[in-house]
Amino acid sequence: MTIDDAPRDALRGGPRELLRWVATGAAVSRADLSRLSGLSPSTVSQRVEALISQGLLEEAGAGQSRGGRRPRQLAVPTGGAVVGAIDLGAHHARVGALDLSGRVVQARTLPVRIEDGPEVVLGALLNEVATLVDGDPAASRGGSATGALRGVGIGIPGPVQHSTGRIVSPSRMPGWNGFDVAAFCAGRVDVPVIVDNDANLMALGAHRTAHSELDHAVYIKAGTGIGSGVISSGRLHRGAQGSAGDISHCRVVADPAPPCTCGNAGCLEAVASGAALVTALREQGVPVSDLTGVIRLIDDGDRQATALARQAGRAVGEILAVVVNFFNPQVVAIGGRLADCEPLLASMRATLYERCLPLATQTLLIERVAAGQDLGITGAAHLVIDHVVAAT
Amino acid sequence: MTIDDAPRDALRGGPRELLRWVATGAAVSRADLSRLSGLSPSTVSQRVEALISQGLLEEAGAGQSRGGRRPRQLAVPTGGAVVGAIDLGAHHARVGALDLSGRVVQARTLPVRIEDGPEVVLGALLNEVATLVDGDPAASRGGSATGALRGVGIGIPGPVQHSTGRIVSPSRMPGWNGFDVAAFCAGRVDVPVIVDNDANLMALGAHRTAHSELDHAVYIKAGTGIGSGVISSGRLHRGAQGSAGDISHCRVVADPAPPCTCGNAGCLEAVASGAALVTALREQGVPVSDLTGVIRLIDDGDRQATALARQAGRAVGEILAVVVNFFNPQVVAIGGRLADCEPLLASMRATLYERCLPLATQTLLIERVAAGQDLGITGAAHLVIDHVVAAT
DNA sequence: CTCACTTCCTTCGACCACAAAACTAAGTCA
DNA sequence: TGACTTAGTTTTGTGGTCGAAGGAAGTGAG
Repeated sequence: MTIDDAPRDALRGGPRELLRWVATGAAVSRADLSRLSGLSPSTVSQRVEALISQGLLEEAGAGQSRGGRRPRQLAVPTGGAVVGAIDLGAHHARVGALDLSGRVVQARTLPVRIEDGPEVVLGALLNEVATLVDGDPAASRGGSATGALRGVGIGIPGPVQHSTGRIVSPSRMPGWNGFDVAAFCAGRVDVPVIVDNDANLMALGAHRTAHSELDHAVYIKAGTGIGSGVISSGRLHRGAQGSAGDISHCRVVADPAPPCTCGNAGCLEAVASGAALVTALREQGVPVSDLTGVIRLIDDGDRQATALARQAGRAVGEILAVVVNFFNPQVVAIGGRLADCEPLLASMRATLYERCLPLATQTLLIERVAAGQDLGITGAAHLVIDHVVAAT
Repeated sequence: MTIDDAPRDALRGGPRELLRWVATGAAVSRADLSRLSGLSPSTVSQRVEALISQGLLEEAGAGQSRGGRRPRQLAVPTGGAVVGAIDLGAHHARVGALDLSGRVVQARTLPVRIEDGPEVVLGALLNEVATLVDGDPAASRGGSATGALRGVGIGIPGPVQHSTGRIVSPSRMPGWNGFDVAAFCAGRVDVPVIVDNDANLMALGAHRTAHSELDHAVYIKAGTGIGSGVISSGRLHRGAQGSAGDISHCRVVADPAPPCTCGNAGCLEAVASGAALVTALREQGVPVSDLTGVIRLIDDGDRQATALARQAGRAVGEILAVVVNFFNPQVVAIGGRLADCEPLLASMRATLYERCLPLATQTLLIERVAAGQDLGITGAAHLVIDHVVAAT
């Protein structure tokens, strides 16, 4: 199944935006929507009716009067798990069932062995999605169209051609190169499947959740690997090949320059990723087994680990400085498991302020993304919802 | 005068695009426009009529039959110099009068002393624009609305807030900080004045001229200073503060790191700009007076100059590699006076291929922009034309 | 030369999205 | 109780677009 790019009308008054305003609580009534969207009350009424008839919206009693007739409250059918989402990581996958507002209804984290290959991994995860969606009492309750699965969104920790759903030369996923995720999944579920890069999904999730009013944003995902997602003019920027945001192999100054899995040395990923921190600590004789251990050491104030985290932060900041000068976003936010690592964040910030054009950092927000663990599946759900609403 | 951002409908079938198709020769008849735009013939007819009645388009006799009725050819009123443009540089300004197709009717290069301040410099250039526009015989010929000046576009070699037309903390333009170019010009001419950064204008000009079918593009302007312009989804990306593309103060590895006018050391501008090359050569005892001299030395194969050019190319490539990984454009093109410098271009290319994700460079075009000298005023004219057509 | 066919372009009727205005509904407050 | 306020619907109108039909102007085969 081929999914075309995010439609243009996603902005300014389209059905998607109405839905989102209700979902986020920005609007509660038709009158609110009319004020927010600038559309006339009649048009809003009409659209709302259409959305209700498709089960994408519902009425929820009367609200508080503001001096006149009480508004008839609107709500996105909640509790009904209708979107499946998979956020695949290097060692774990976050799997979730979400409702039409993009809220997580059920979710769990599963261990994953990427090296088992796409069929095995994705097969198991799709099963888990089905279980989660079915397991939601609200969904099985009605049995109506409202509670039915509408689509599945999948995030992949590597380069993905979003338009076709195919994976292209992933450096950390042996055996997955060229695999057509969308086609594989289309054979297992009879709803649209949308595939994208994990950092893109985190970016979309974070943007929709926290920064939907900002036009230009950059989100860094720093976990086992390191990547980023870009929002330009309110839309996900995927670039020519769909590889936009892939800064993992940008070179940074590091002495000595550690070798990278890509064959080069001094890549950002080889200096600042979770995997790199683990490797570096081990080489210094510190017995850590995984990223969790590294983070614990840093939190405990371990000297070696902290120094490495600082170096990682500087490396990220160095690359990000170029990105900020070039792209001039309103916000740079960092997510992933390393986002909670204070020394890293602090030196990233310092480097950014030191190396960027004052004009570019003048009003720039540098943040940690909130609610990290579910942003990937949230973004995936948003992609699916956008697609579903567009298809009506 | 405040000019709002480039309207969204610039793409896909808007009047602007019809006009552009005719201007570029992609379409010659209404039937062509219908095929290209996907609009129905009736709609095209209607729009074309509107454009003709505004003098933005005209009929130009009958074309060749393709087996049936001959098309009634369309053309943008040519020869009528109706848009003024100023591309201000560090030492010179390119001033032009262009027609509605964006073609240069008259243009000349004037020496400029930035340090005389904005009133003096802009006043003189505006006078020159008036002379050039009036001096066009076709314009004075008719005296009709068709030949009247419709607007002026101005490019500034420093950060500009496009929306207000105000200059913000330019590093190379003492005395211009905070100057409101648009307001100043509005007092001198009674047509819309649009102000933007010079690199943005070059980017727009180059994109419209050579790459209009590409969605994502990056254009480097390497002259006395160094900057870039970004096209995202077919539109100029200006970023949050309008400073997008300003890569001049990104740090690059250089030993020794030369000091920059901004107070830091090792900035791209301090290594790879024309001004930097002049300074560096002088410090090595080579008696060059300006950039022209440097370019001559490089063309002559001077060892020191060539080495510096290579270093500059590597520096540009280094920054550009991050940009390409991050933004994943379809094309990177270099313009400005240093673009013709082979050693620079070659080492930039090499660095780019070495440091970028293979996926990102796989289909990436790396080019020299064509017709360099007039791209700035061309871009300025396009901005004006877009604004004029939108305002109808 | 005639007639079928092609291409180009316009006219006309229909539709759709949206808006403005009028109206109903349901509340507040003096 | 009546004036006023807010919410939402219905009605009607308008502008943009399309499709079908048709007129205009050509080509080419018989």
